[in-house]
Amino acid sequence: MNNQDDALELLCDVPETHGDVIDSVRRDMPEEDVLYELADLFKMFGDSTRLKIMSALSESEMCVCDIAELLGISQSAISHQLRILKQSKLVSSRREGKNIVCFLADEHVRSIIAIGLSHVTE
Amino acid sequence: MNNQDDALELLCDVPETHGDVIDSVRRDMPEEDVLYELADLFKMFGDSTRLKIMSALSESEMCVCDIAELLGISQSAISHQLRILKQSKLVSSRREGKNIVCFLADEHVRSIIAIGLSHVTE
DNA sequence: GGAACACATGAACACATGCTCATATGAAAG
DNA sequence: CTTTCATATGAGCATGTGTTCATGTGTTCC
Repeated sequence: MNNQDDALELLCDVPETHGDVIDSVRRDMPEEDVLYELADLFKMFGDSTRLKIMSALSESEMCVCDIAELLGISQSAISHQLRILKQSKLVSSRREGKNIVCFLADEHVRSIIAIGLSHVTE
Repeated sequence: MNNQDDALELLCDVPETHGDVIDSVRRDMPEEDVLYELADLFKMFGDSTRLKIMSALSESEMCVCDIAELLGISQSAISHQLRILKQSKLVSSRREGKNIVCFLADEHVRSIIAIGLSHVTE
């Protein structure tokens, strides 16, 4: 197919053409549906407002107005993002008197944030 | 501050008002700059094209045209996304004859994808 | 040097996304 | 039952983002 392949075959004893590599990777990769789901999951962590909310809820459950005050973001904006996080099953809430107390609905949230943090903070 | 707090204090021996919870969470949360960085990191994994590229490169280094063929996405689109991934230091590349061979530049990429996968696939 | 291939890049466009503002809902207190 | 506090929601808007199309750059091979 091209010289690189020939060189590789001789050099590394890897008798694969480009087509073979493609086929091999295709077999080993996750299903496309799974990757779309996965992208949607990471999308939740890719917005700073949502990430801040989840990061805060990692420390303690909190009602909506406290989240808004803590983060210095309007109540409406928080509410909109909480709606999305609930739809994704990452956050849940319960009513407690006048307040809606929010909390993480999934233990994975903490570990995903943690592994990301370990990367960012070197 | 309100009745819930009083109930909590009596019930759980947690003498915290809403304000105290906010202060406590604020102390324990990561710095805001870090959270913005972290959101930017997750943003890279939040687009299906970029995620597919990284997932493919998790299996094997590949040249641009093979990535495009594997994923069934135009060479131009792949190239644009690769540019972004390189800027974020998640992917690197070297020239090899006519081809540009791309590979993961960061071991964290695999672990981030893996932990996300473990969540998506239950 | 020129043709052919591999990749990069810029402009344009369509679409998604997150916020604000105004308003609705819903529980609780008087 | 009306007011008040806490939260939700819809419309509108501004901005961001990803793709395509056309073209530029760089490398190999003749």
